[in-house]
Amino acid sequence: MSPRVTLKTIASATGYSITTVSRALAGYQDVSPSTRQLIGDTAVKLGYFPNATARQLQKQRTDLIGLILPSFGPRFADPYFSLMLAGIGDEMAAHGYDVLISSHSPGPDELAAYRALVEGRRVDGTVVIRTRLRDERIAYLVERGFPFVAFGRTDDGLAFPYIDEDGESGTFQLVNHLAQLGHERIAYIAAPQELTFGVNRLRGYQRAMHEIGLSPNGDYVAVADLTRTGGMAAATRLLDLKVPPTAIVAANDLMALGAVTLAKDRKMVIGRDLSVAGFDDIPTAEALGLTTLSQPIYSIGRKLSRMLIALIRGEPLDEPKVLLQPRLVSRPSIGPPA
Amino acid sequence: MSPRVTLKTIASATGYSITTVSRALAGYQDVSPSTRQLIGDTAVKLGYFPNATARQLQKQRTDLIGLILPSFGPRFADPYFSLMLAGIGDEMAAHGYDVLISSHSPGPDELAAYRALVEGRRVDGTVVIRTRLRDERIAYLVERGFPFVAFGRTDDGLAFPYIDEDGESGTFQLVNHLAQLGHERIAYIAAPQELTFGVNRLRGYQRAMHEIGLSPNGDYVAVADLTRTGGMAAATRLLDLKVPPTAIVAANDLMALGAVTLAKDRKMVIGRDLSVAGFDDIPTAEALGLTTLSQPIYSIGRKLSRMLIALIRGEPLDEPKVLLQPRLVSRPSIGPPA
DNA sequence: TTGAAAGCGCTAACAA
DNA sequence: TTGTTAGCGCTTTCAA
Repeated sequence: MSPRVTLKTIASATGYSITTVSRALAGYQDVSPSTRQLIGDTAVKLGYFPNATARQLQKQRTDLIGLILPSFGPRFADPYFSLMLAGIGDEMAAHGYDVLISSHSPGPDELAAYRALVEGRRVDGTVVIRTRLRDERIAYLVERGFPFVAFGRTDDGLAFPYIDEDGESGTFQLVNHLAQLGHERIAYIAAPQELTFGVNRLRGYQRAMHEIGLSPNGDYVAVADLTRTGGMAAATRLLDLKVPPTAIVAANDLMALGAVTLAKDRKMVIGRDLSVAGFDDIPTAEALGLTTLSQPIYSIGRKLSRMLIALIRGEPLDEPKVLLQPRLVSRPSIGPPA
Repeated sequence: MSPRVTLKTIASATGYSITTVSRALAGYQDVSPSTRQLIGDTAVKLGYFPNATARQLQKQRTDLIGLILPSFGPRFADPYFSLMLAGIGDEMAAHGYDVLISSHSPGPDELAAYRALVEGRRVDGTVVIRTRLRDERIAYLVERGFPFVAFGRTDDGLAFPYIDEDGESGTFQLVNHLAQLGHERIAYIAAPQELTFGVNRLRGYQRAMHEIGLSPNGDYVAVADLTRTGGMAAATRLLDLKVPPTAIVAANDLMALGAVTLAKDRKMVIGRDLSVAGFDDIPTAEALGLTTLSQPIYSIGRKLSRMLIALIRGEPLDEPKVLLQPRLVSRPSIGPPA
């Protein structure tokens, strides 16, 4: 890299002090037009760019917001995260913020990553996604009074700004829809139960089964890890039951797709021999004709960003707690039982 | 936020100077054990965390690498980017780096984003993905001598470290494979021709058609924008030809999936009425049984990161230019012509 | 073993 | 209109 051009460089080139140069470049009015002109020209000629770090140190803000994502693996790329990231990235960019991504596997390491971000003042605010019932990340952020928004609620009584979708009511609706098609043996592939949405969606299933009066068969609930592979394993167990289900609802699309793959491997025709539905409406769901509960992840990312920016600026939020209703999107993956 | 705990806080709490506190915490050996103990304990008790910005300013490095991504839209999330990001994020995290994401639409805005990152010393290095034949981003980075690696080559004679896949040879192979299955009317959905890989892959198609002796029908090449929607539009045009193709090869999986969707809409059976193949091997390709050329995007992301870290550290690269051979993965989406 | 002083590059309060 | 001084929080000579 060529030698750095700093304010000092311009100062000695023009004969003015560093302060004047700084003010001229910042467009302050208390600099004479001719000086401003000269300094501006020199800055351009020398290719001056302000050092972001120095400015951050002085201004006490980084124009960066943090996002801690789970470590992925070679074949794993949940469109859920990509869409969320796309929404956040686009909206933040529109407001002059960049996004700092830190990969960490859940666990103590993850909380440490939050601490480093917050205490080290590496970012101005952060977005927490996939909240847990008892979420130590949120407990920490609340306690520290650090600006953040979450996608999802918690179950520990903490007050904080969030957007969430009503997974219970959505799933309730979906299961009812299947029942109306004639299904009685409806199984469910649940998300890990430490995740808030995992519990909510499962509750929707259970409540629906109960209200419909279908026998609450414990065997019909399998918990899996939100991946396609996990969905395949869960579906295997469900379809191997002596009395297999005629419909499988999964807590997210990826697991539903796993069930679809497995059923196809077994030469079943989806929507006829087995009905399958998911949750999220990732792009592949449409491509594969998967019935699902649609939530506008991209827009949620944008809205979360707008909320966070307001928080950072110290503005009040007009709606600090948002609960969205997912929309049932019916596609060929479901039909009446055979 | 509670009042910041800095070195100064600890200094006055313990009675030592800021310098000594700094050295004790950094684990220097020229601090007496008892002092180090006291300072360490106090730091823990007070919840001290070093201010990242201040450290950056002093050390002249940010432990951050930059990634400028195209602005996405609501329904757009190319798994290609997610996988790349996952690979980069994971490998960088393993080496103590975080990733700064900046969203920008291609154009002057994008180059300005690079400038801001580089000249403002916001990051220690950067990764350029989806190179173009004449790539002003790369020209700029080379000229500035800023540490970077690229996924893809350029056509302007510049020397820089990269990883690329041999899209020409891969596509050549694939088209030959289709010809061996008996196809003669093979169409191609090309990527934008300012992208290096777009040109390479198209060349593979053209060379294969030529060597096989199949008539080089200009109508059989459609250019689209790498999205599923773009693929659908291109496929529409191709299938509406008086003499429609029996096979369609697309420059990426997303466009191939678009062709699949369209063909299904027209009640064609993929692999029988129409053969379709893509490039990339994104997760959905497997789920949908799409024949494709597989490139290990996640691992490439990791390897790119290792190269970049070496560059940042000033270590020599043992292999600055890597060309990978994509692997043909045959799945049910292709078959002999009807 | 410890501390004073300087400096990373910038902004801002205050003087002149 | 311009410059001096101080300081953001840290690291690093250099001297004691």
